[in-house]
Amino acid sequence: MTRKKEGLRERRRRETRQEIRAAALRLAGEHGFDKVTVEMITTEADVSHRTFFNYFSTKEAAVVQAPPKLPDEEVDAFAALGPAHPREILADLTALLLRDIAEQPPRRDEFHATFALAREHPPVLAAMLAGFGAFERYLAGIVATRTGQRAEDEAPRLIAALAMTALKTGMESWVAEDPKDENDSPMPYVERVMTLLRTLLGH
Amino acid sequence: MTRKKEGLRERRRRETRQEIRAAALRLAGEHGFDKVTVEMITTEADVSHRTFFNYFSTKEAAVVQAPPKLPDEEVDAFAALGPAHPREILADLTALLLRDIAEQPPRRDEFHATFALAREHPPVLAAMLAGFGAFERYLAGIVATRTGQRAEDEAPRLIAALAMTALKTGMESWVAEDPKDENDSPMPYVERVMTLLRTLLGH
DNA sequence: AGAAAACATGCACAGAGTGCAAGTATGGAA
DNA sequence: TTCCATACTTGCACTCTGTGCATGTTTTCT
Repeated sequence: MTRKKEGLRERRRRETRQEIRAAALRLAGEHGFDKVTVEMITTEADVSHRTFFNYFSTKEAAVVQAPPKLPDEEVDAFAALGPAHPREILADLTALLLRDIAEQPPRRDEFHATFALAREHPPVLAAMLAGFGAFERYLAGIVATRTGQRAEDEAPRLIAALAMTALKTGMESWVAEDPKDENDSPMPYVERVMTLLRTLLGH
Repeated sequence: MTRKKEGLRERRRRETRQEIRAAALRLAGEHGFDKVTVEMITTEADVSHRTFFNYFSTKEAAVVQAPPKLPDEEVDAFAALGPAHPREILADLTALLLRDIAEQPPRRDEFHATFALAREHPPVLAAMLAGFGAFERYLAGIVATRTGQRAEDEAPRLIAALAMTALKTGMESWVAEDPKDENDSPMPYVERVMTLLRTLLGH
């Protein structure tokens, strides 16, 4: 129940990871992603070439957000609701996602930097979309668990895809907007897209 | 109106491209994508290392389908329909896509091979999703032209995303299925997903 | 305290992708 | 037909990404 005491090792690892990320984003912002070499990043972050690839499997991975891991309790609770009308499942799923966003609000500056890079550099975009894709399949698996279907079945895949569409579109609008205040959140944007989605297709 | 006489040069280029693709897919099917080097492909296709990268900017690009280019007349006709209820625009857009599929039916064997590779090799999946993403932005632009909005606005992006979701989901189901007969088409699958989408969110 | 596991690092290497320059084939014009 | 401009192919040399392996160091657990 309580978060396991984070050992020194884990903390260092998290810090190092964040330092590499920050260095990569800073340098990419200055010189452009393709002008930045891994060596420059490792120098800036003060780690070895080899350590960089211990944390990130590619250069792109260092500048894109890893898809969030949803808390197990939430996922279990969702799955326990059991079969229902697809519309209701989709609503529950998006609600779950929104709750997660509310609890772990993404950093706007990092997201903005990542999206800006993705717009200009296809490899970064590819890495980002791959992350979204992996997360979408993960969601499809969760939905399938709830409905007792297989993750490869059409309905779970479609529901997950719709939830991801709302999430992606909303996030995109969020980062495109000028920051209103300091502690703004993508939540209202995603919620608005969900509404738009309903009025678009819904009755 | 009539297709411009295809010069020898263009034909050779198309053939070479196809030969490289075929060689890449064949070798990747045999040894696995990551065990295949560009050199192996060039040897098999009988072109130089440098020529390979003249046709494909990355090794991944050689094994994924380039997003189709929609015929200008169709696109213009679509745009000329002018603003309408989003639901109607989405219906027109998917109809346009289905018509294009019907006219240029994708080769099942190649699609199957590509999807199989994408399932096992993240870089291939990333390249494929990047292609879909580019096509989706292209569609958003078309929708924006029709409605007089900007391609970055939320409604065009969302409509394009929904159309792509239907297309992707349908295609995925299609390739997953065992080939019923020789000349089967992904069309009915995509149509079924569209219906599912309507009953899922619709009235 | 000491063993075991996790981690960082350096080294060497295969392979991807690019700029450049030279050669070859094609389309078009005279 | 002849000749030129252009497009395409190729080889070469090079930078950079990403990986296997061996070694040393730090943390955790008992």
